[in-house]
Amino acid sequence: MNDVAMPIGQLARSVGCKVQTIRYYEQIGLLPPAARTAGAQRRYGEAHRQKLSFIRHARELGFPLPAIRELLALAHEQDSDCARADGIARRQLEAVNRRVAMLMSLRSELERMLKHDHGNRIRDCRVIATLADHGLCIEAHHADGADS
Amino acid sequence: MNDVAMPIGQLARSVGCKVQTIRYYEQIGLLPPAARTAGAQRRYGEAHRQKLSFIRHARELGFPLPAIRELLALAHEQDSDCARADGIARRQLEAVNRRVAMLMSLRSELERMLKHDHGNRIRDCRVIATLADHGLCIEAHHADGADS
DNA sequence: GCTTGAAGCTCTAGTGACTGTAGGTTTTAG
DNA sequence: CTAAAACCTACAGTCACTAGAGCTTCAAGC
Ligand SMILES: [Zn+2]
Ligand SMILES: [Zn+2]
Ligand SMILES: [Zn+2]
Ligand SMILES: [Zn+2]
Repeated sequence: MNDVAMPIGQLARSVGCKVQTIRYYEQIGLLPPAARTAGAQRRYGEAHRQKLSFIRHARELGFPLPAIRELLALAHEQDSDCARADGIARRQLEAVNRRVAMLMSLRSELERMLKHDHGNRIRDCRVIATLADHGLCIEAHHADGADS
Repeated sequence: MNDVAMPIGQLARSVGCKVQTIRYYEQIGLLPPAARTAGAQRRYGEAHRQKLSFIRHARELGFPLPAIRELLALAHEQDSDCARADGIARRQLEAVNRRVAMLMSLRSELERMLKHDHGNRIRDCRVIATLADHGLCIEAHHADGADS
């Protein structure tokens, strides 16, 4: 009786997300609508919990919702080839690789900026000077498609 | 006469951003309002170009707009101590470091997922299986504050 | 001076993936 | 039966832009 008629808050706690997130997933059609009590409150079972857990895990790995939607659909076709699922994961890996590369060069630029004595005046500050002039940068850190 | 009365499109081209971005920065008060022609078109000078270039460079390094707002204000106080500017850059570096660490562990998890034969059925696919069960993950890749 | 096409203007809405709030209703334990 | 906790819907806000509609202005050639 713990899992056959779980209210939304309990489901949220059990997968580690917010109640609103679950309602949002239902709203955008990612999670199927839950059963309702006479008073219109949602009640969930184990199937919902598994689906939501899949979604959250994929989100933690950075997959965007459209990719997750596709992965969920694929997960149900037990007998078909997994090439499409692998392709989605591979694209995600490539996106992660691009972001890592980007962030590493940002990091080294920030570290270089910060390598100066404390107690400087603003006019001698390398942080301000570097921001004002990309010519002072060494790495080509500029974003090309993937940011943050 | 190239830089004393530049229209917005030329300014955008010269710093490599969109026209709308410049109007947006003005709207949120990050960039001071431009001079206008009799017909209400914006005209920019060199001071604006430098400020915008500073903003774009900082954005490319991942600084959020509130941080950039503060850095711009600090840049004008030539004689004061640069500790605050350095602090902002250090916080940005820390944020970048957190994201890099996160993404590295996502990457290794994605690589592990993908290390299986092609031509599998979905039911044997490690990508789907791993997403369905975080127990199959090795690294603690879970987001704690900084995501994507 | 006139025409024309590029570039400009304002205003509004949309992006992704949620998160927060207001104001009301239902459930449940005591 | 009451009171608190949890739930409901609906909408606004986040971040940093980006896109579009519908209109006006500018600059160049004639
Ligand atoms: Zn400094
Ligand atoms: Zn730079
Ligand atoms: Zn596979
Ligand atoms: Zn995992």
